[in-house]
Amino acid sequence: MSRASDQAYATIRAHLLSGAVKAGEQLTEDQLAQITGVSRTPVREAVRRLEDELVLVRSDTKRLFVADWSRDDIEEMFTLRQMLECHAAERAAKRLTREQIAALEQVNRDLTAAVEQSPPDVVRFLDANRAFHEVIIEAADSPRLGQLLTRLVEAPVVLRTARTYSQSDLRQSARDHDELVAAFAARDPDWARAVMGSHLRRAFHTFAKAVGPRSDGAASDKDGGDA
Amino acid sequence: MSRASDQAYATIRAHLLSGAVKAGEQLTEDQLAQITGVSRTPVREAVRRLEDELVLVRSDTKRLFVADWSRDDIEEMFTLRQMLECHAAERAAKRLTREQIAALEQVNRDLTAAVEQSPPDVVRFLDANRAFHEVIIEAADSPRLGQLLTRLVEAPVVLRTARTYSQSDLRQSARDHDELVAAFAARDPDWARAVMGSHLRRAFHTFAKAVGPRSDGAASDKDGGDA
DNA sequence: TGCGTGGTTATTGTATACAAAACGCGCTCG
DNA sequence: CGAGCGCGTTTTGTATACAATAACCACGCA
Repeated sequence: MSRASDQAYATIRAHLLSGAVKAGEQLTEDQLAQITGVSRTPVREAVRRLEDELVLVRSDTKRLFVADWSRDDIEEMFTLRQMLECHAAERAAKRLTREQIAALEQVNRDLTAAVEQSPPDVVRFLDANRAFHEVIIEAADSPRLGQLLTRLVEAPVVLRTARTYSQSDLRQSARDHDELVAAFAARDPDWARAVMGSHLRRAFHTFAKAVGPRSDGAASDKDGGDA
Repeated sequence: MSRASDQAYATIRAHLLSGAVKAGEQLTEDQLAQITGVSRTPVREAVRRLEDELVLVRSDTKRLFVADWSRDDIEEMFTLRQMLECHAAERAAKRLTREQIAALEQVNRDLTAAVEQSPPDVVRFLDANRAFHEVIIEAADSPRLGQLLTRLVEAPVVLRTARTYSQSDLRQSARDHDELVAAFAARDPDWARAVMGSHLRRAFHTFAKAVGPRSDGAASDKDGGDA
């Protein structure tokens, strides 16, 4: 995209990621313009993108806030992501070229290396993880699917990345990726879908655990409901 | 949203819907500003929304065109919509209030009336159809799901509404809705999902038939001017 | 004291002017 | 005759000024 609005987008994201502003806090376009060093026009463009990703939200009267995702929000997001990304895995299994599979292997080697460092290099892990999923989405060859997933995937990362990941979680993630590659290499769409499903569902639980360790000591999850 | 950009959005949509511009044709922001009667700023906002919906697309060098959906594009869209809207139907079946079910019945009565006119009132049909699906999405109580579906649903309508609908197609659609209401009244998520699935898949075929009488048509479309 | 009300400030929305980038055309040069 | 290049024009991108609207605060009145 355009230079300034891209920069604004990246800078605002980085700013949120840095933890400098808390969830629920108000932001103003002027503020963001100052932070990003561009005028309000491209800032508004960037803000729109972040609104689409539900990283930022507007009040009923158009005031701008950092989104505050509840556990339910996160579950919803992971449910949708699972639905779409399982579909993507299935399609990818039928379409991935040998080169793309090799690329996935390479990316996952890098991811594994990042995980096995001590301490694990979380930033590198996240980068590799994103790259991995991007290859799959690319191979799924469904532009709209890719567009929808992009929206879903980025938001929670931005909003919650301050949190810590345990090394065992990261290792399991790497193993999931290995098995996905195996499913792809076998050209088995059902296998790929299944692995992707459990991968994401586990990721949700890992994520949710960190979000709401529920200070109230009683039952961890009341309020069943949803499906 | 804001007054002017909303108006721009609606006006541009109406303009496309009117068939005044053909798929693949170039548009300029200035042009649209003139048409909508507002300045380029809100036009750009509206254009961005339409880009999100893939009604408008930009070339690699940011020039603006009316999207030209291929049959594959349409199939992709319906596949995704089916995936998401089946999920919505399932959730809605568990959540719809008696009032909402009554509303669906009312909407579908209206839809049926529109269909049974001769000639059928297609605009009224489309309105009722949209209202029907909106109630379901609302009841699914999943904001992100709603957001994603909105994007998917609107585009093909805008791009292809010039086409004619056969009365039998419309009637079948009305029957599907009736069965959906029955599934909802029975609070049967599986039934609701199944009906929604067949409803949308049939809709795809109806739609695709009009777009390209055959998928591997010999010489139907030359040079996809896409961008 | 509680609540409405008016004005003041903060914030978003829109218009316009200008800057940058891309397209197209004609011209030159091989 | 054709290919590449320069320049004017078109189109998009950005900054800034201004308008509209919402939040805030203080004040007065019951």
